[in-house]
Amino acid sequence: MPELPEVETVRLGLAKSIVGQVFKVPRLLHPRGLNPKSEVPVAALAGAQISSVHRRGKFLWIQTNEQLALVAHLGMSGQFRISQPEAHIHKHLRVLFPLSDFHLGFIDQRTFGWVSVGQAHGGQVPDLVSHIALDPFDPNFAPKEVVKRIRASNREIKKILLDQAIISGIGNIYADESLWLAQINPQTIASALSPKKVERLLSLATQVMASALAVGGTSFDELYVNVNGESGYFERSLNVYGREGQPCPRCSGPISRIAFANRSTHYCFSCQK
DNA sequence: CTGTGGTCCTGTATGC
DNA sequence: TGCATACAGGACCACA
Repeated sequence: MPELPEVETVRLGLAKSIVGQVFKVPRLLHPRGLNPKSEVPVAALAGAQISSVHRRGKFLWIQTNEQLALVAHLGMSGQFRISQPEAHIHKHLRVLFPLSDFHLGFIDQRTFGWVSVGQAHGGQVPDLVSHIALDPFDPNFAPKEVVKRIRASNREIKKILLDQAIISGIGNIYADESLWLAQINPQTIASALSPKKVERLLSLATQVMASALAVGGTSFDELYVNVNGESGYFERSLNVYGREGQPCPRCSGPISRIAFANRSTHYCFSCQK
């Protein structure tokens, strides 16, 4: 499941390989590959040259010098992959973007991901991303402000970490990992946490995502790989996620898994109070 | 402002 | 072995 470190790994790979390339005529191979909110068909990209690749939270966008941007969300299983034109067509290829020198493919087994094409002036955030809060890697991220917003809520802390309108980029894996590192129970009401604790939680969330980014993200299977098809290695560093029943690396108590916030939540009952 | 539940989807794992 | 069901879940929406 791509979260900030995985999406950033993809962004870095794209930035390295596709800047300067010019779009030929893209082909939509599956209707669900295109966000219904897309302002224009993918074919409108033809002739546009790629100037930069951006990310906010889990959203990506490829800026062109034609005031058009290709926005994308990877959902559960979306991938951007570089390939040679003669390569075989991937089973789950949803949108094909032939570029000047090679092909860029949007592949997505579970089709929760999408791409979209819309007007975007360089340096501006596309409409589809404008409601998303800054992520902790953004130079303008203001921890004090976010701490304030978090503590103003009576919702459980994990739900807030997953709320992309408050802080973006964190998904189920890194929410569980951050809360374990901070020794906070996922169901703690946010307003009951001290400013210091919340500040520390944000700092740990940032750190764990940076560590994951450094090794290319977390891959459980073939559903998350980088633009060259390679896996990340952070899975081996996870402390609680996917480790139900195993001993807590800190206190040796068993890791619990509960259904919460519409997904599974992993935590240590003994040392996350 | 909240929370809840439904929706999209397919491959894998489990249960009988 | 084979079929049915559960599960994985990010974002968004309708509705209370």
